[in-house]
Amino acid sequence: MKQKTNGALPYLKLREAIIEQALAPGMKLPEDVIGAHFGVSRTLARAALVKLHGEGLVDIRPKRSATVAHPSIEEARDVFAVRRALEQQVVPLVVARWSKQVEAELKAHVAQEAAAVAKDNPISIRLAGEFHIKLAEKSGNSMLLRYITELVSRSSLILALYGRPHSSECAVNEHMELIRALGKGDPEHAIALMNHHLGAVEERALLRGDENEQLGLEDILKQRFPRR
Amino acid sequence: MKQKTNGALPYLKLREAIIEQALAPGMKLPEDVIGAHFGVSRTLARAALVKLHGEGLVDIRPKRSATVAHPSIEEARDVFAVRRALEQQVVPLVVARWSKQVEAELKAHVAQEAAAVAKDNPISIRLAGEFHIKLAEKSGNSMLLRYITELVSRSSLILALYGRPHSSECAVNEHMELIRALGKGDPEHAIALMNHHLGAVEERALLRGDENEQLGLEDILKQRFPRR
DNA sequence: TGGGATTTGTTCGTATGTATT
DNA sequence: GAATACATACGAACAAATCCC
Repeated sequence: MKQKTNGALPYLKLREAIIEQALAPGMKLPEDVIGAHFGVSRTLARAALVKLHGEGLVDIRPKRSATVAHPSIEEARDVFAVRRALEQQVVPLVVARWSKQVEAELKAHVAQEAAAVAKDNPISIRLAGEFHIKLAEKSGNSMLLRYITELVSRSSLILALYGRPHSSECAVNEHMELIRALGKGDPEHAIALMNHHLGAVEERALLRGDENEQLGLEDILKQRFPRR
Repeated sequence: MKQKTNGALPYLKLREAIIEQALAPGMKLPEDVIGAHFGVSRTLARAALVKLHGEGLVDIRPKRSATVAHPSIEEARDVFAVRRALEQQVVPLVVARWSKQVEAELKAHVAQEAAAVAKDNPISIRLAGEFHIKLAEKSGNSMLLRYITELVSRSSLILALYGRPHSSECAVNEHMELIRALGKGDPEHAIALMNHHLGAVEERALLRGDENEQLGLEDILKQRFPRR
């Protein structure tokens, strides 16, 4: 029996599309188009947009179409600063609850990541983030899971805006190293690795090369002179 | 000139009412009642409820009335654990941006708190939380502000559910101490004070005495055997 | 600058599912 | 267990604001 009430469906699908960068920042998201696409009414399409707005993935201004969010560089730095603080909290909690099963699950996930990167599949962006979400799950703290999930989503958006293309290759190796450190039960070392990893992710996301021409002029103007 | 579009009004008012504990956890919040009360359509009432759901203040289940959220004890512990982690991050940032103006603003706020506590005004609950939000503002990190705002809201809800009545007296003194430590520019001491303060708040919230009879039987049953 | 197209905000009627008696 | 009351979900239709050319 399939679920009848698919009210949450547009929310999940939209979120996925934004994170996988199928929907570019700034793109318009009219309620009726969303609703028609997912086979639900405007009521639920709107609910999905409001919820995504709450997570910072969608901008909503009265009497205007919702758009995919367009975080500033300052916001991007703030996101990574808080990510570092929270993911540090995760490490000792995961170490304390470590098990063969957890280890196997994380390793299987990284294998998926590697496969996606090899095939140059856009879901690799999502998978790289979901590794951190899986870690947060293992912490057993529901608030850590909640906020890290949101921060990871925002990071994907930031990567779409400011990041180099194909910047997730190195992440796979760093994730494997992290698993090894966690398995050895050494929180200090694991925390250091986590910080280094997040620093690398931030660098890849923010210190882009001179490939700025990949963005249209309009996008660059918008990110430098936001219309308020 | 006052703002014309009051779409955000029900959200703000509802949030205030929940935080000040005028709306008890578990209370039903039908869309049309909300809309009628604030003079807006169900559309905006619904938007407010979805947004509050995103912040964890409201429970929404399909085809049922939204209700004021009803956090579990485990969630409560998670909230305070993350609060400690994030508010520690705030301290050095505020120290770095300290100024006479900041000091004056914070002291004025604490004065308001003291006045409300003296008059036994229910807004004292909200003011005590807003002190922490003001601190987060001064950090200059938008994500810290965002999450701490949410965590403070949830703390108020937790206090409503599990806390002793009149548990905000001591907070005023602790806030004053914190301001002094921040003004002396000693992050270490200020962090220690912050941790101690949050520990005290958590204790007041979770380690309630034997005044459980203040809650109705139904509430206690609900919090022990949630209906899912 | 202007005007048509687009899209939200709103209301109403109906249907459907849930809770209560 | 059935009937009733309740509240959301949906669709259509309309006005008002905004966008785009």
